[in-house]
Amino acid sequence: MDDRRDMALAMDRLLAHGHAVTPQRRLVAQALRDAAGPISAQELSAALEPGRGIGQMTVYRTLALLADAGVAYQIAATDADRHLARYVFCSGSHHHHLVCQTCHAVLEVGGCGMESVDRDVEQRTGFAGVGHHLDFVGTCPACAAVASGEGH
Amino acid sequence: MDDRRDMALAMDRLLAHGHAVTPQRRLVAQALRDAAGPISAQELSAALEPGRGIGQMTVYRTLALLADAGVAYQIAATDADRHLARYVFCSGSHHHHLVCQTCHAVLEVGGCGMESVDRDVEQRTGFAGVGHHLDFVGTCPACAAVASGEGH
DNA sequence: TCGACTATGAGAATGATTATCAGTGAGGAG
DNA sequence: CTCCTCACTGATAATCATTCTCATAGTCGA
Repeated sequence: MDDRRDMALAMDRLLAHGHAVTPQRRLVAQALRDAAGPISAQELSAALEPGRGIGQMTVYRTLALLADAGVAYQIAATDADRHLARYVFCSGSHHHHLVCQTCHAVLEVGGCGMESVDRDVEQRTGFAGVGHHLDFVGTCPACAAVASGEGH
Repeated sequence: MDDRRDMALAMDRLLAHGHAVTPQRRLVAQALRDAAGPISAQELSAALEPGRGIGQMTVYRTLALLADAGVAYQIAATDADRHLARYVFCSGSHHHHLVCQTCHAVLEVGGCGMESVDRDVEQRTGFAGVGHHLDFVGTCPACAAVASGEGH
């Protein structure tokens, strides 16, 4: 497995963006990567309590830094919860996230072919530097099975 | 122009979703439709002050209702601003929004061809009822011109 | 028109996020 | 080796969008 590789790459990206690599930032990134699903800053802070008392201020700042460096991504489709920002760890190259509406599990989805769509939108609108912000939502097989089983 | 048509359709959708049509909801929907760009609940509330004193509670509730009925859409790409929900008016059928990073102007973009991508994601992941949440960001021609002109 | 049911809105409460600022540590210059 | 600089950290306090409460008022179906 490429556990080490993930973290090394993430830290490299931090450096590339002019941010220092500190033990706290490493721990936050690890906790984010090891999270089961999209996780909020406060949940991360709580998850880190046992090992080290990392201030929530640091968690918020680190998440913003990681997002800036492309290592973390803030999920948009948080319909269920209130106004709460949730993040997921992003390892490789361009991809998107498929979130289960019920259990909030997250799957990375690659090969969306949106690059050509970006170009097409540029052509049609005259906008420059068009990028996109895309999440998928759905029901994962496990939750779908439970739902159909409960159906009276 | 189909000003009347827009509003009538919007109110019909509210009714179809089991929500009553009230003067306040009509005014909120109109203000949302007439807004220059993505607008927050508080800005809407302020914009409505002169004519009628509509409580901000009503504005929040109405926006949620309109979003539920498909008449309003909550923009995801609010990178610039803080944790603030912004909405745009949605008239017709399925489309997406292209937001200028600089002036926040919004353009509706149709024909994204994402329906087939949804099906493809379902096939590949086993998830059911896959939908998507997509915004485009870029720089509009006017802002691009200003930026290049300012470049020293 | 009538009645049941839903919407409204002022005020207070909630709670996630951000600002402040003194203390800490790493790294370079002398 | 020592001093200096500068970014990072984190406890506390402040901010501010959003939600709750509940008495009043309005809407829709019959």
